[in-house]
Amino acid sequence: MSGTTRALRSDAERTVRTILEAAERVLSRNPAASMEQIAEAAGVARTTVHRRFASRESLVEAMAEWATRQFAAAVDAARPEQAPPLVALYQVTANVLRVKIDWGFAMSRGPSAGAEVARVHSEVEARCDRLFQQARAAGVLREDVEPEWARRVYYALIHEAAQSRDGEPEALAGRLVDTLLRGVGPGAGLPSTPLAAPSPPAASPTSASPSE
Amino acid sequence: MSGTTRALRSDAERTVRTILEAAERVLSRNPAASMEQIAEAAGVARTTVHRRFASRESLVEAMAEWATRQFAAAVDAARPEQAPPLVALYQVTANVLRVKIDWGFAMSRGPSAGAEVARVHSEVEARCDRLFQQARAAGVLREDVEPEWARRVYYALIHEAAQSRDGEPEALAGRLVDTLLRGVGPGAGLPSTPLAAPSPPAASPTSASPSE
DNA sequence: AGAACTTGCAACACGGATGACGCAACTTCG
DNA sequence: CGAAGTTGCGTCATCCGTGTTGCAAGTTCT
Repeated sequence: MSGTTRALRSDAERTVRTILEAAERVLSRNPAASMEQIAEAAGVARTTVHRRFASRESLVEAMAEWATRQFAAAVDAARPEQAPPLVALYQVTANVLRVKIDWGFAMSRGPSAGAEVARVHSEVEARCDRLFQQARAAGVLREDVEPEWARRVYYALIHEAAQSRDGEPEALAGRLVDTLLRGVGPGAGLPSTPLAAPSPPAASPTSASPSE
Repeated sequence: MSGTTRALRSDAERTVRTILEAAERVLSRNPAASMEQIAEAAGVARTTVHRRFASRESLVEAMAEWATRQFAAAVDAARPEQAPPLVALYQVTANVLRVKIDWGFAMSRGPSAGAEVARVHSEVEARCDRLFQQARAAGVLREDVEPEWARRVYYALIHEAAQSRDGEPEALAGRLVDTLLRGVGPGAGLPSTPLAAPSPPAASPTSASPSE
């Protein structure tokens, strides 16, 4: 992807990031916003946006690609394969939430953006299913729920939690996982989920800088 | 609101409904679709659409208003105040799902469309909260979850369930309520929710014709 | 300092969507 | 049947967003 173009100058690269962030800010509020509004929000001339992104389409795809990298990094950083399912679920949730809060629009477009994006998304999906498998084996997940439905509910809850900006990602994740597993009904027999006040420093995706 | 215009002729009224349904069909797939595409899907000339709806904006608002009426009717038909919370919750869910499946786009626009729409939505929201209050009092809802969060999770699940067109609304509602209350984790102490195979003929909103 | 790069500005071309008319043919309804 | 209402079609005007280009001024990097 874009291998022929040589690296941008430092200031140009900063401009690109500024534009991407502004685009996310603007488009999340109004998906039909014009390039001009995005440029204005970025404090940049409209033509500059067009210099960096050939078309509106390529801008959106670039956003998706950038967000997807953050997404994958967030999942990686949680090391879902190397921890007990419950812990892994919480870690992944917290990390993903952190990304989703800032890149909601770019991530909500689904894998309809590009090939690479689709690949990463389906890969993460597979990992999610695997995690749920382990969770099921460990008795954390009920056996009589279809994995597909479980994943969809999980995604839906993440989407919802990301909307409410109240509270730290860790707290949101705690409430989310609790709701996912126990629902909002009376959890009769179970002890309260040990996710109420977690302290271990979760590997943060924002601190880990990927290829850049 | 548009009280000065006298009633349309029967065929014109049919045209309006046809356009609204086509618009829902088209816009749910592509929110940026043009008026022409909508007209084509409705089997109508573009100018006719413009004759009935002054602007694109008014078309969308009309859709929201129509969908909102169906929505309110669906809630009404379930009589949430006159049944045990659990039953009411199921009935409301099934009825609302039936509407949401067909009017997903028009309903997803939130109450940002018009004053009347906003009023009905907040009214329904209040009813939802009241239902949850009763459910809580009846021991069907846990005490330690914020009502706001519970409602948001409920809405999110409805949104998600409406996306998957697989199965009858009743089945979807059953699974939805089950998930809402018990989550996807092991429900240790509780007997399986009695919502697995419900038979009582739920009052259907589509059979009840509101002001028209 | 000097070459290479980047940006803002102004202007232009272009396409598509929107919205408004008038008119002839058709349908509804009294 | 006949008046009123409705629709399709062609046409026109207009606006808005997109995408491009050239040039002068500023910035980065060596």
